[in-house]
Amino acid sequence: MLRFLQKCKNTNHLKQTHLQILVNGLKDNDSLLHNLITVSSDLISVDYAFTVLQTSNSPDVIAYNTMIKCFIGRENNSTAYNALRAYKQMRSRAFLVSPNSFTFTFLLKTIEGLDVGRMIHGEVLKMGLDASSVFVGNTLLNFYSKSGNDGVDLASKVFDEMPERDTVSWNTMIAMYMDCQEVESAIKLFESMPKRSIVTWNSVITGLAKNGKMESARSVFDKMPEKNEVSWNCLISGYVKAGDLKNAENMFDEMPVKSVVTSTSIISGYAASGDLESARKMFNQMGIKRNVVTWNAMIAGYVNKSQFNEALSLFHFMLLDNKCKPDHITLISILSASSHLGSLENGKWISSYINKNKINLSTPLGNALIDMFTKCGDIENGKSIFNKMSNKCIITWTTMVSGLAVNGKCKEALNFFNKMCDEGIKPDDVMFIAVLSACNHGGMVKEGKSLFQKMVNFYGIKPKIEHYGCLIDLLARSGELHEAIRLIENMDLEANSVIWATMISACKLHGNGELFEYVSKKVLDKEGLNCGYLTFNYKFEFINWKVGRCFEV
DNA sequence: CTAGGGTTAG
Repeated sequence: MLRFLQKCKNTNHLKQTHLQILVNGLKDNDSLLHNLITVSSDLISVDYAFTVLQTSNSPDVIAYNTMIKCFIGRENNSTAYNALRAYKQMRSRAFLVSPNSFTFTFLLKTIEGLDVGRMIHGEVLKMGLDASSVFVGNTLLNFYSKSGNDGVDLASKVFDEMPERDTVSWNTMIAMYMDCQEVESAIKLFESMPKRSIVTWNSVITGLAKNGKMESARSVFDKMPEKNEVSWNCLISGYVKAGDLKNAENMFDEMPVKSVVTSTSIISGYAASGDLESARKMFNQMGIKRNVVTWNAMIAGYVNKSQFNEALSLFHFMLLDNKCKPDHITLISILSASSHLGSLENGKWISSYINKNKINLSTPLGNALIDMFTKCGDIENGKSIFNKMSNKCIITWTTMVSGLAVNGKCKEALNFFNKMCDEGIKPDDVMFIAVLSACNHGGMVKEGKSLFQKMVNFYGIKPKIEHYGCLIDLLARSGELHEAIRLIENMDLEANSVIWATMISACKLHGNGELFEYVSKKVLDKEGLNCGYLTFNYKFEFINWKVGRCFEV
């Protein structure tokens, strides 16, 4: 029966096997139950898996752990609640199953929010587990360290009180301090560490890079006793994120250190002279070569810098090099590049590559495909990907909305927006930029105004300058110039050059000279508002207009 | 349990 279960490929197989298990009275068999939970969660849904667990009479701690583990990494917002429900159930009088270290490790990965975390921390203490294992302590550390600034003190407290610490504990603390810009604290820990691992060094490189200290990152990299691929990748992506493609390219080119023949002869030289330490170091360096992450970092660097053709050509080089296969992250970047270039030809090639290589259509990959198809004008294929995707996230919907809008299908874009809201997904600030600009493209003033209101009053999203920009543009271009001005003067943000440019051209469009003069003067008063170029333009247009008026008189 | 790569708007 176990073998049948593990061979299940789809929902039907699984349901039949499940039925067989029930019919044969095997539903309380431990090992079958564990597997049934995992496979159900993979092939059907976590809810189904949960039902399976609940119908069992004697689930053991592994069954619960397996269940909680299935909740990890789900995008659904009720997973934390469900994981906790499973935990409560195992602790209830009817079952009274004792949790172990694994239970808390998994549980802490499904939840977020300091309050819930502290509650689980309390449970850990109650079970007396913290003293017994570094493992649980590290999981707690990791949880607090990723819970924002408020978690830092709690993490430090856990760290200080840990009866036993290992390298992982120290590494977690270092990464945490780096993430909250406490570089000094991180370095202090690094220097006082009893024993550093390669992960420690790599964390420090990444941390320094995140804090904009690339020179220090580089010198740490140079000082490392031993490096691996990750060390190189840390430094390369550090340069990439700093926008320093020159240095990133240099490191990328240097990366495959030496040919195997050269390395081997150096190693035997060291070994022959009795310097085994150097021989071992050389041996460890020998295996270093570009991996898929290296390629992805470099390709993403080009995409981030809008060097889309360079991204595509590096991708082709990667295929020619034929040493590592592109994965879904490579493809996402390349799809993004194709989308920006409007190159349907490239995009289609990637799409068929995905099908040919049976690459799993993850949510982000699906999103990237939708974006590419719609931005290249192929709405039908975009929609068909959208319909195929079982796990849509907010980005999926946003991509669809803006994809339709740039193709002039603004009404339909709004329909998608409404459909998303109907499905109970809460729109975010990015979605509102997309949907407001859809109104803008479609000249839908009434809808735009009401959406803006809804965003602020119903969803409690604080408008950013881009939201104001969309609405002001919409109002101004449709002739509601005074309302646009009123909005500019009442908003709690300083209007930027884009907004003023919008107003200037709208005033000209609608031939409103008085307002044009008023707006121009406003802009001229704010000498420091823009770069000189823009200010100069306004001045120039304003003078032109005045001259024109003089001649009219 | 700790280190490296990704998608949406403007």
